[in-house]
Amino acid sequence: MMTIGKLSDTAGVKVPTIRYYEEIGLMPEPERTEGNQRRYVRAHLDRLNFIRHARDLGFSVEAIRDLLSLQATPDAPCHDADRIAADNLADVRAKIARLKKLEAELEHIVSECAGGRAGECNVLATLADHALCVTNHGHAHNPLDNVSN
Amino acid sequence: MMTIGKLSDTAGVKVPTIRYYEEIGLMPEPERTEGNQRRYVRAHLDRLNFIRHARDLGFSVEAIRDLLSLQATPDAPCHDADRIAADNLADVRAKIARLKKLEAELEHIVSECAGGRAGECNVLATLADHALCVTNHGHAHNPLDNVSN
DNA sequence: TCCTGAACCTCTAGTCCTTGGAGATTTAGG
DNA sequence: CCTAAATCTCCAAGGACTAGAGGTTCAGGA
Ligand SMILES: [Zn+2]
Ligand SMILES: [Zn+2]
Ligand SMILES: [Zn+2]
Ligand SMILES: [Zn+2]
Repeated sequence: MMTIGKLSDTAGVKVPTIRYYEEIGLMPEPERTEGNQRRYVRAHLDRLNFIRHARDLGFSVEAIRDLLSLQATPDAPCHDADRIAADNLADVRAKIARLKKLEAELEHIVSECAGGRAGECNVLATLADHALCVTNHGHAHNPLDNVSN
Repeated sequence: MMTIGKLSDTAGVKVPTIRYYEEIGLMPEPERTEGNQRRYVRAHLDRLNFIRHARDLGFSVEAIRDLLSLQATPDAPCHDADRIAADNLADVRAKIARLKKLEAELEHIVSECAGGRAGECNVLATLADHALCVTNHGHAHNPLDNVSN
């Protein structure tokens, strides 16, 4: 029998977060003492470790919800779990791709500036005008510039 | 003179977002018509483009706030702008590093599973036990496991 | 000049995933 | 039995938007 504090320390998940997981249904409602305090057993710890590990690996709460229900039916085929993981991998790769573009662009921006007056700063100049960018990072957009005044 | 809708289309920033930027002080309060509608001029568009471009490049709103005030004083030295950009670059690199670890780990997890029953799924098994991981991705944590029951 | 429908206004609340605090109660140890 | 630590519930914030409800204003055409 564990208090929420012990569970928190053991799993490395903050106490309010555990209560939050219970609220959104990721963690089951545990037994309570007569004084209404939560008491956890080993199975709760395992589940919480699973959740935290999956979160650390970038899975969304919704994905984890699905993974947990798959875990609960060991005889079902695991295609779904594999697909969820593959989707997450694809997400991670997409994020890396985007961040690499940013990295390249920021390297360029930073290296271009010799460090003079703000009025001639290439950092500021490039931020003011995407045309000075060397890559098509992020959500590009071409306005038609029919703007007077 | 532009309406907020025209500004929105031209800059590629949603109307509520423009109002939000005004609320948090990133965009100045524009002139209003007699009927209380916002009317923007060219300077507003330039500023909004700057903001959106910086956001696309990963700068935080706070960083942009600083960059904008630097832009307003062209005679000041630009060290601060350069440092803000360098910090952002460091942030982006840190994110990439973390995501690459996740990518490696997810590749491993996904490749390990032959696709059988959920009870033997390596995706689920690895999520349940970080010891099966090949890298030290994310926020590792070693519990002392003095847990009974 | 009037009408209409699109665009605008303010205000509130929701998103996602936690995290922190206030004030009241329970627990465990001495 | 007393006290200090931990727990309880409820509410709010964080970052950066986004979406609606309900009401008003604008611009183009008949
Ligand atoms: Zn500079
Ligand atoms: Zn750019
Ligand atoms: Zn599998
Ligand atoms: Zn792991």
